[in-house]
Amino acid sequence: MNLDSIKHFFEANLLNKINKVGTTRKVEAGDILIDFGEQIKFIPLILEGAIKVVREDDNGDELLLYHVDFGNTCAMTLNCCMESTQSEIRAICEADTKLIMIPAEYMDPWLAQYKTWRVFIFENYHNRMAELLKAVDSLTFLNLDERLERYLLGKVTYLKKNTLNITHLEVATDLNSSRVVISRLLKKMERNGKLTLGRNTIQIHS
Amino acid sequence: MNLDSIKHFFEANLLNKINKVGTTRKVEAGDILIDFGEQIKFIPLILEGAIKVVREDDNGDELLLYHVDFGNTCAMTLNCCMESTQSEIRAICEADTKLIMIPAEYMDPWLAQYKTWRVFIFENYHNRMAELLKAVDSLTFLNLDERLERYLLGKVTYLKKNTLNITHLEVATDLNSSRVVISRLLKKMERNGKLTLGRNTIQIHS
DNA sequence: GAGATGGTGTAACTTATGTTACAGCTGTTG
DNA sequence: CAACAGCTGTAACATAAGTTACACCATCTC
Repeated sequence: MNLDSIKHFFEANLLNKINKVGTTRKVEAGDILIDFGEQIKFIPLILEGAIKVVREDDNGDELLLYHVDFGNTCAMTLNCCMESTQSEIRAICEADTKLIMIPAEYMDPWLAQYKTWRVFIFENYHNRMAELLKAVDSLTFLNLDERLERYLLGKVTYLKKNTLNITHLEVATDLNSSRVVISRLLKKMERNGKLTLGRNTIQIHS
Repeated sequence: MNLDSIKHFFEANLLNKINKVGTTRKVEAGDILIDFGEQIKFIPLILEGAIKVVREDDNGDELLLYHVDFGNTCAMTLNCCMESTQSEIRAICEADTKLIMIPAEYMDPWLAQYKTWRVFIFENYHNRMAELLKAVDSLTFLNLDERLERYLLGKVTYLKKNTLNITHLEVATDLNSSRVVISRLLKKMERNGKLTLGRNTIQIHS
């Protein structure tokens, strides 16, 4: 197992243990990594790729909460590991992704033993919390056109390309809006020179 | 210092230490316990009373995020303790409140030493995260009338009284709406027999 | 008691967003 | 090629929420 990409996060001892007890897993773009109500028995640590985390209500309406990428884990799952509760979110891969799965039972003892593990876990909690706060802020203080703009810019930086292969319907779903509304706003942004629309593509001018 | 109310949370050893290094503090209703941008040097543990946590944007618009009560701490501040970052939220007392303030430097060593501390900290993270998720859900999937109803019911359970001493403007601020809109919706709820309105009071029929 | 302050009720209007409906286009499948 | 499914554009309309304006009270202060 090649842990080079994360080796500066953890002390040598811990890295060895991760290597021993962890298993790698590859997940393809579009696959669901974790779904609502699932019991989580592994801490997923992302080595490569990108994952989006979404929330859903009883009617099946969705909202994108945030993205998780390299060197991070999903703090939502951490809770589940400590307290054996069920997942409140769905995690979907947006690019081919490589993960290490660490069995949940190591979570607690490593907290006692390894300072770097504590730092890692708390940094992740902090990051996830900050992302959730950002989501709340957007929903509360921004209009849909601004949320759309942030959403697109977010995708650009996190997928590292200016041309997004995505349909208006997918955007609408992520923002919990409707396709017609999104098409309308995108068209306006195109007229303002912010982007170029094509079938299944949105090219952001940055 | 009387720690009876929290003594079943922690092992005896830890309780002693908390007693030794912690200082009690009383805060009155209406006081601001923590404000935006403040550096937090203490973990506040609530013994008695009730605190609300709000978020603000650049224009000074507010939104109530959640309430914290007995036996809990504010996970937002925990991040700050571990990483010495600044507060992203404002915490306001809603009733006279008694707290123990634990100096931030104990946060990490106690994680290594005490299982009950780890459980406490993670349960708090989990609760705060769940509250934030609930806030996101409300903002995304509910209309203002439903949010208002939940808000009022929340106040009732958490202040433990059916008659709320609150103005429409305060409600509007907490929900990041406008007074006129809230008055309108409250009137509708009164006509539907859900509550009785008075000057500075809202009596919920439960 | 006059005036000031803050809380509530309500009407009229604006705006953002959602909904419905339909047309045209592209690529796929039989 | 015909039929179909999925994507995009646009118009017309509906609704939730915000805004402005004003009247009426209650309470407090001078």
